[in-house]
Amino acid sequence: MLRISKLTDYGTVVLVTMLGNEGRLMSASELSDITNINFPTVSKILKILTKADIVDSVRGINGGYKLIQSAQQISIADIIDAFEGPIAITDCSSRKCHCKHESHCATGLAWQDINVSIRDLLNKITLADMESNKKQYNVPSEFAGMPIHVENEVN
Amino acid sequence: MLRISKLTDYGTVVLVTMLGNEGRLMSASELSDITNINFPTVSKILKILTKADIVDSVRGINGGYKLIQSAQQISIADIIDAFEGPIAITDCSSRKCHCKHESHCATGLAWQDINVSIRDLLNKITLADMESNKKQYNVPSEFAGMPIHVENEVN
DNA sequence: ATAATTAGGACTAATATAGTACTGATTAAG
DNA sequence: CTTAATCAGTACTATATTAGTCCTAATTAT
Repeated sequence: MLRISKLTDYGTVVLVTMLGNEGRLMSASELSDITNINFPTVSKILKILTKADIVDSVRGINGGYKLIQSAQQISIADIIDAFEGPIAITDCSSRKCHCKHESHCATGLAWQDINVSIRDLLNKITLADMESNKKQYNVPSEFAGMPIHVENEVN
Repeated sequence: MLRISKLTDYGTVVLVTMLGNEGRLMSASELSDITNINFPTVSKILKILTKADIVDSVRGINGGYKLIQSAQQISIADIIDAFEGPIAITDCSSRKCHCKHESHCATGLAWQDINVSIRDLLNKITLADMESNKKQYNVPSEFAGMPIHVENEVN
């Protein structure tokens, strides 16, 4: 299903929430309350985002987190990178793959190109777009009625 | 890492291999020999592709599989759909999500739009493109030197 | 000093994926 | 009409990944 992890998904929720409070320090517990995502998970998310230099942290009482970059500077690709490492949709889409199938691999570099295309797309979409939810990304009409795969409830 | 499963990856390898023998029936064991992917896995892949009406099967001795559609008709999106169900990068990118976070969900429909964009992209890339490996999909120069995440060897 | 907070890592449980195995149906050929 | 090769379908197991939790240490305002 070409999916991202829940942590990445929650990560965007946390970031968009922080967007509404730009400049102000927000603690993990406050963000947990607002987003309804449980505390340990929010905490984990914020640690990851800190390491990725997307948010900044301040320790101690009255500490918390705040965004370093503006909403326009943070792309979806950046966020996925932070949580899941560089986007690579197959093992062979990284350029240094030397798997045992290499000599027989019929698809060769095609996945690498596809990977770059997806990356390019995600790099153009920013947190600001996600927040405004106004920008339409070439939504083709033929998908309007496509069958939708209904996932299990998120717990 | 926004990845597809190995089965999907192998599926494209099998399909591109069949492309070189269009019209002729190829058995699972023959395809296993050519691709170097072990037999049970190739067999599984072909069953899935048959169900998805991408290949046709003939039973009995001298039986095998052949492509139903032309290489230009089979898109990467079709293949991913066959192996992993409709593309949906988050639980909430399907339109019927009613998870417990819904009322607090700060990202709303944004993932759905992103999902459609990726689907649109993958729908335009066909097996023929993958085989020729010539078509470039808007490869932006700024990714030429991007850090590459080296995966484990494929066993 | 104290209490609230982040940092970092380790751990467990749940889920998803890959790979294997088995039984049954089909069919060409002897 | 028997045999052997092949696909169909399903179930199972092992592995890998992900989610979620927990604990201890470091930091800092009061």
